[in-house]
Amino acid sequence: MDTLQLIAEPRRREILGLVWDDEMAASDIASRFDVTFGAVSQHLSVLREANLVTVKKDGNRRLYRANQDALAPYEEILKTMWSDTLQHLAETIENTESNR
Amino acid sequence: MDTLQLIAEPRRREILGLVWDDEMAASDIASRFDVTFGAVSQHLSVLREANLVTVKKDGNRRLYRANQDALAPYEEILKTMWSDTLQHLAETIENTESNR
DNA sequence: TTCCTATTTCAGTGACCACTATATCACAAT
DNA sequence: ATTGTGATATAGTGGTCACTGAAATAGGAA
Repeated sequence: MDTLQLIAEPRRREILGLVWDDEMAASDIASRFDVTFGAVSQHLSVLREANLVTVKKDGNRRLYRANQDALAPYEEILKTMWSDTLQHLAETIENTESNR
Repeated sequence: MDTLQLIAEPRRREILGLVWDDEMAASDIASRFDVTFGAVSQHLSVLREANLVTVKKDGNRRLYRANQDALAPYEEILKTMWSDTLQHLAETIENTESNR
């Protein structure tokens, strides 16, 4: 799989969004999603092997961070998608509010 | 499927490359690939429904062309990938030549 | 009409891949 | 040591999707 296909996967896109600016432990990343820890760990290993994230050991934990250099060509698209997602969420909430 | 996932698919990426600058009939597009006409036609219908290509009737034939407006955010990435593919081909040929 | 070509559509198949559950590994703390 | 916690690895499953083969549609030419 090439980089574009890897980051096109919605879950991986979201993970990259979480670790774009700040490093995060695998467990903290996993807690944001509605799937098992293992599923997230697999995504992380895919991203790791593609060199799209970097890992730092911290005792027991692994701290992940986006490899912004490797992702530079895709940065604009990713950011657009992340803000679109936020906007979607915002609209959903707005609609929920107004339907009460 | 969102746009990014749609264009991440290698075959669709190649198809978009063919019809980026020039319009092409479905049969001419299909003849460039090693799959059945039907397979290519399905990809075209996916791209059509996502509004990533435009179609023009010409008698019997359908002339396809990339919708550059809709694809603008992805143009840079696509072009990079197309030239990478060409470069790969060039290198392959080069190696083949020198190994004779 | 009938025939031919261009294209779409659709049922069926196989492969891939995201996920679950479980086993295993590694570090930390008691 | 042993218990707990964070994480990776692996076998198995289900769903999705690109593809094939074949039928259906549509236009052009005889």
